[in-house]
Amino acid sequence: MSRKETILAAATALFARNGFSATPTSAIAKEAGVAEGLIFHYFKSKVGILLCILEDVTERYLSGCRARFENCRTGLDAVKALIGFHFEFGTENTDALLVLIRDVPGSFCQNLAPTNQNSSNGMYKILCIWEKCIERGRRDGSLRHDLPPRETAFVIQGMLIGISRLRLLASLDVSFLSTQATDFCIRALRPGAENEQTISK
Amino acid sequence: MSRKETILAAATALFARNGFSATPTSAIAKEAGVAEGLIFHYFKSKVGILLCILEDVTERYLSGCRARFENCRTGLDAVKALIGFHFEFGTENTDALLVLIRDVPGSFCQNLAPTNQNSSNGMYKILCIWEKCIERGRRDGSLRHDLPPRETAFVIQGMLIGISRLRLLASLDVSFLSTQATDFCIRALRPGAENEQTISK
Amino acid sequence: MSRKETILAAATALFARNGFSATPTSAIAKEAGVAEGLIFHYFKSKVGILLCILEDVTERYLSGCRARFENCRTGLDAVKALIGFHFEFGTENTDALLVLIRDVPGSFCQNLAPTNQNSSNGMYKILCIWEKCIERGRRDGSLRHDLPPRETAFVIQGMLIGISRLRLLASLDVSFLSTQATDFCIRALRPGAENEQTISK
Amino acid sequence: MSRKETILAAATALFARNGFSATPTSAIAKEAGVAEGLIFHYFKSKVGILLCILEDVTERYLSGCRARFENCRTGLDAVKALIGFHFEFGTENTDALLVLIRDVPGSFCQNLAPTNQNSSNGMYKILCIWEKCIERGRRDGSLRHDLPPRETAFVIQGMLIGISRLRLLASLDVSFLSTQATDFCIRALRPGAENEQTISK
DNA sequence: GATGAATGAGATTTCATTCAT
DNA sequence: GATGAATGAAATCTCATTCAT
Repeated sequence: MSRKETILAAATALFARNGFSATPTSAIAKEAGVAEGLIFHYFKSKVGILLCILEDVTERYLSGCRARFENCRTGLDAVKALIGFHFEFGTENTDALLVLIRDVPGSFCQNLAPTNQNSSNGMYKILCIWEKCIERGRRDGSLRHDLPPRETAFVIQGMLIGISRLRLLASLDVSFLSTQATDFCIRALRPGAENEQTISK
Repeated sequence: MSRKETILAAATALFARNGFSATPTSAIAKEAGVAEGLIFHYFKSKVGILLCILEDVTERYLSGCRARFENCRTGLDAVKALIGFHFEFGTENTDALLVLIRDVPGSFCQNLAPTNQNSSNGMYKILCIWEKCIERGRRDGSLRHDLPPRETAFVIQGMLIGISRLRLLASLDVSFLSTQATDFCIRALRPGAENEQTISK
Repeated sequence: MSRKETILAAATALFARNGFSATPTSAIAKEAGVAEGLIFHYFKSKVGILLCILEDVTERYLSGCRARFENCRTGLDAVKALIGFHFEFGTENTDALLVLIRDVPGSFCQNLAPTNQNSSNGMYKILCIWEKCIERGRRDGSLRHDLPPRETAFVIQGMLIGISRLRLLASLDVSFLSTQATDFCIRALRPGAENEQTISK
Repeated sequence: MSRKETILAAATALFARNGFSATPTSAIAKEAGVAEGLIFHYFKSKVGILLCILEDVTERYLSGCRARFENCRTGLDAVKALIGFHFEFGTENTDALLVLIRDVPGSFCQNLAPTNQNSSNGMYKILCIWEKCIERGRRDGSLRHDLPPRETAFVIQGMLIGISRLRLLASLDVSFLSTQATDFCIRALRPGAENEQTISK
């Protein structure tokens, strides 16, 4: 692992645990076992590190999602695959994912108008994949035809993010949680008695 | 509104927008229109403010949840009521809720061992209410009997938290979102063909 | 005890323990069980309290010294009486004496040019009494005739101050210490073989 | 002189003059001609500076005392040597010695329980050397055999400390003072008519 | 590339003092 | 007399960043 990667790993761990703003570069340097100056040699600034982490994780998460999405035949299959991928990815990238959840858009919405675009776009792009999922499922009949794509995508992505966030508090078994979340969604999304929802109000 | 409340309101708004660590007390003082020193007169320290916000919002959220939970006859009704309450509460307390989601346990897990208990316990207690909800629904037959209470509670709470978190990015219509989330959950939780879940794998 | 006296007592105790600069008025108010504002009602400022303590203790110490000095027939008697009085006084006024030792001239030399005079004059006046003691003893033959008044006074006063100061660290029995100090001085000051001092170098 | 030493020198001078608590770090930085931040780069905190000064001066004073003590043949010689060393040391380290006298145990007794040990132990160790001095002199007959080691050590050390402290007020000639103090002690400690002390009461 | 001393702006906190009640 | 809210200046300390080596 190169020095740059060491720094990145240290920063990811610390950002995930304490948040971006609450993590001093000195702590990163110490954790990585390098001089503080070296951080600024590789990444121009502190936000530079965050951006690097976010770009990397977003890129990998996104391409993973896209790959699963495209390899599925039905919308339902895609839903299963994407949820599965989320937890799978989260198992190996807990910290990076946490940074994504924690500090986007926190550190970006206000502070960093220009970079804002890039990063929160990551979240937005994922949302779009979910939207396409719902749409496809509605078309191919594997999902209920009365699901509003935008809002449903929102609910599912919210659920995944929220669960990952919650895992900071109570550490439940990931694989069982993954199964539960998948079943939960499938039952909610699969076609059934179409007059069901009228009950909800 | 007393000075103390003014400060609290200003802090809540700023913490929600920028995060706890990224909000200087000077900004709070300015926003509240008071001298910076007054903040420390009322709240001993900066975390003192956060703690006060968290205690307050947790207390109100929890008592709201409990009230709904107890006034419902079936587990299903309770689920509907609690989700409804979440979005209702979130409409009037967007900022406070966001602070709760954002900075617990972030600022607490490490830094504040003693206070840690109180604050993250808030989250834990909410989880417990959800757990009781599921258990009740299983008993009274209004919810599927194969739902693992703990994990299901986790999934639902995660969903609610995640959705509120996401609303920072894309501001969708809350009431429609609330309906969608409720329907989503009801479909997922209501008794149906009990062999459904076998499909998921 | 009036409120004013209560404040004075609290301040004396805290100044003695922590020093003037390191004692906040809030601590004094708390210790005295009064509102902070009351301190400024009675004493115009924080230094006002110190001045009040110093004037009081200096005045009582000085008048005590003068009384003993004048009631003695020989210089030697005066030395005994003054040392005895120092420890006697210090037993009942440990804190006040400590403040005198600790914060004069510390808080005065630089900060308080105008008040400077009064306070350090207290110390100076005590020194003068000792000087007169030596002079008298030289004249009446009860003390060695080769003692330089100024320096000897300095040595004795330094000794008394230093011992009181040291008592903060190791708390030895005061009465025994008093006896020892008195004997020590008497042996040093009493006429003896006048060629003694040549040995010292 | 390194930057660190420059800071240390500046701090020593200012602490000696104004006391620890009354000296802001900004003043130290200004006096040393460095950025205020550098102080905290080298010494973790303000007390860090004080501790560093105290350790240094205690260490040098102690080792000086020990060296003299061991190179003397009789207890009397040791007394002479130690007093001489005190004034000699005080001439070259006036400020550091003043800090030692002034702010130990002032800043330590309460505030710094853990470090307390180290620093006030310095004083204690010096006291022990004096104790050994007396004991040796009693054994070898160069000092009175009726001197209680502990209390006598206390009186002498108190004297030396007090004189150094007093020198802040009236600046007398050091070498003459040193001679006077030495003679004073010698006369008080040397064997003489052993019934002398009965006179004191 | 790599270090860590050095900076200076700014963050949190303290505190003497004032003032309305 | 008595309170304690309120202030604002200043104190301690943090931290991203630069730069000489």
